[in-house]
Amino acid sequence: MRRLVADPQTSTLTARGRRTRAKLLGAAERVFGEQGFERASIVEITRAAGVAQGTFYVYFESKQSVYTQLVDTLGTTLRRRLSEAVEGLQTRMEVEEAGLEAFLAFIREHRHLYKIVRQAEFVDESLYRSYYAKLAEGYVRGLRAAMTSGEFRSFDPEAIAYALMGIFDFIGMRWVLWEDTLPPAEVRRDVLAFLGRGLLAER
Amino acid sequence: MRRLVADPQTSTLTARGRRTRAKLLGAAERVFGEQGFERASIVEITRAAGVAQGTFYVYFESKQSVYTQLVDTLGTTLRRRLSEAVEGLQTRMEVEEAGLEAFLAFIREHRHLYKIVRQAEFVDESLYRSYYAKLAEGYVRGLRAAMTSGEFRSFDPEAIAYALMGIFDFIGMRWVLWEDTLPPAEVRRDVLAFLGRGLLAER
Amino acid sequence: MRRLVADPQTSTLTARGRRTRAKLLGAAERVFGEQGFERASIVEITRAAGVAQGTFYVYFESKQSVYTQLVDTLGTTLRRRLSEAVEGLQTRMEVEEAGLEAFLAFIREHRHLYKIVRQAEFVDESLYRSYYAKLAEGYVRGLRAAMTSGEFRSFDPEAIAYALMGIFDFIGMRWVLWEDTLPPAEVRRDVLAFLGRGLLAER
Amino acid sequence: MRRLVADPQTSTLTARGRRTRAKLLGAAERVFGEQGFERASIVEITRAAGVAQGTFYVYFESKQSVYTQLVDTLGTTLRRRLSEAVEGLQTRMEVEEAGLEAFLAFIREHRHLYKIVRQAEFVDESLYRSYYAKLAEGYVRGLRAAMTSGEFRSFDPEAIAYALMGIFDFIGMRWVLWEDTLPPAEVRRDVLAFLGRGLLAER
DNA sequence: CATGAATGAGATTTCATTCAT
DNA sequence: AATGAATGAAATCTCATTCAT
Repeated sequence: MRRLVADPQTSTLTARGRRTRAKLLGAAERVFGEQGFERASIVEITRAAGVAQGTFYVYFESKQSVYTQLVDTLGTTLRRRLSEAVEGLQTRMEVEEAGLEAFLAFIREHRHLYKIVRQAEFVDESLYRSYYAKLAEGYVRGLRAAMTSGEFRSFDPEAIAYALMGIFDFIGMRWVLWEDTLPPAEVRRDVLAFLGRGLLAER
Repeated sequence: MRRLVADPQTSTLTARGRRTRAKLLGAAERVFGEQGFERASIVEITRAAGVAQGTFYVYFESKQSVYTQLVDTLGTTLRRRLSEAVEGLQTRMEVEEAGLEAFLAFIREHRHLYKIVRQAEFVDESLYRSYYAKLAEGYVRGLRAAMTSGEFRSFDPEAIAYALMGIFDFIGMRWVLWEDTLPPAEVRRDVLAFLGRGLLAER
Repeated sequence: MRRLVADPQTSTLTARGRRTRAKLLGAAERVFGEQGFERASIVEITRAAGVAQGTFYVYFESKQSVYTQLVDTLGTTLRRRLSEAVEGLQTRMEVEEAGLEAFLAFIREHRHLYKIVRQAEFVDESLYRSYYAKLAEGYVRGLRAAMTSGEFRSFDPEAIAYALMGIFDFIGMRWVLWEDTLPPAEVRRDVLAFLGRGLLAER
Repeated sequence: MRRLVADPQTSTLTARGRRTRAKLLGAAERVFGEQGFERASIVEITRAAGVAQGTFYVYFESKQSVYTQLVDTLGTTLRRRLSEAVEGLQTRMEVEEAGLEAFLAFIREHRHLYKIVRQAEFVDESLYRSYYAKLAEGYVRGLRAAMTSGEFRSFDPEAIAYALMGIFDFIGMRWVLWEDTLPPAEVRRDVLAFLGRGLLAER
């Protein structure tokens, strides 16, 4: 209510402070991922981080504030991971394939972050939209280039971007989340074949 | 004294009771849809239904209990709506097209139910999975038939079922939820073209 | 934050509820009077009232809300007490004398309410001003009448109203509050003599 | 380890320390004046002073300790100001007039200190009483002298001292605090006329 | 002398649920 | 069948104060 400053930036902290903040962020990621935003409690986060309850508020303005940072970080990391994974590839189809692999690997490592993002819909709608909007943006750029080069047919790139994100999202959910495994080879093959036939220009 | 029986079914109630129960369910749908499961409160539901707080527990065992019924009802209704929409159609592609239209129309009418379902992931994981699993089941049947008839190529039907659900889900989210409109004609056209090329057997 | 109704009015409550509400109000008066607004706690109020913590919020919206009601009630009661005490008196000087006595008697009965009112300055400035403004209003009316009738000299009635309220306030503080006694007879006599000489018209 | 000594006096400090201490006192005056004792926070005081939180406890034992010093200082300053304002005046009525002016001018300059003093009632009752008791003491001396000299009638000097303080206090509150202006000339004139007629001996 | 990280007790408020009527 | 009063656990957040550096 009578808050005067934003969350301290990493840069203004001492080494000790940086460590504590990192412990809290890690704990928050775990707890939010397991319980969802509403069910997660500050007590549990601080207990998991091994600090006193009050310490939380030295580093974060509110429960929502850490959550937002977590989602932002997650989105940024995922997008970086994706762009690293496809760097230097020649064809768009190679990009799609490598992108799918990278995405599946990423959510395997970060099962909780998957859940974290979905919860955003209920915590902060704009955060949620912007997460997907930013992903879509990169996607749209890539699709447009593939259309220009003649590799892909011509279509509304945003529609296809959301369609592709939906495919990846649900495939990840079905196998990585629910079975805790990478989808079997034939699943990946069939999904990629679907993409290829659906989007490649007739040669 | 702990409750020993499940929620009274419509069948065991008097006319008056049936009416009260229906009012409560309607109110719950609205409130859960607007606020999400955790943020919704029983007080608000009963207030919206115009009954006293205690009355809620005459009809439902717990907050979670109404919620579960709501999700179940939603899933059933959607599946019925979809199957009605495609009844009597000849080709699988006609089915996909009609299914997409029906799905989009349905979530337009039930924007809150869309949100309700997503929240299930955090309330009762098995409820959530079963919602999609049941949808997928019907899808898989249809796809298998289309493969057998030779209309569709051969692929892992479950993989493609989830891929298609993901597409529909994200397209619905992007346009119906975020823009409160049916997706523009070219979006629907391009999505369906993508499906067709991706799945139809070469003639 | 998501409050939907105001504090329930006495009129909408059952007998049991009315009793509980009264217990809470009484306890609040005692606790606020002893500790001041900030130091008083809801826990202590409910403990003093012999009810559970949550019960407080069945009857009052917030800590501030009971407090406001208390101050309002106090002001109203005091003003009624004063007007009853001077009813039917002939001269303004009789009114002043009876008013002083009634005021001193009132704060003797309600030592805590004295303290409660002062605290209002820090809780809700407008509440505080209005408490005195309403008292002053009645005072001004009386003084004007006494000037018109020729009993009192002519002066700015609001200035004198505040001056007189200041006198009463400080005399009450010095003797009733600090010594827990009515001021000695000579004090009252000298104060009234001061008033009389200061305000009466020369005959 | 508990502090064993009182707050360091100005005299025991280096020049740098004296400056820091002064900055803290000034900030405390501002913050207490705006927010009241309970709502004011050490963080805010130190932030306003531009020092770290811990620094506060180098100079003051506790929150209450600065507050007490502030009130003491305020009382002393006011009494000095008053006595300077009336120095060398011949009649008591001249003293009253000059005293009123000086008082009003003082609280105009120190609106927050006015509020600070009132809050003392809730922080440290004895501090509060002593503030007024000391003021009253000087007043009583002056009144006694005026009675002895025959300028004033004979009355209980303490009663009249508190009555006069009450007048000044309320006039100051009504105009300086609430309107942020000196009371209009007629208000001051009428108040002084009231005093004069009320207290002066018949000639 | 000064810092800023850390603490933990305590405050207000919310809400699902129970129960006597 | 319906009510509404009552509960108490739990949640978020604040803040004076301590202490190692």
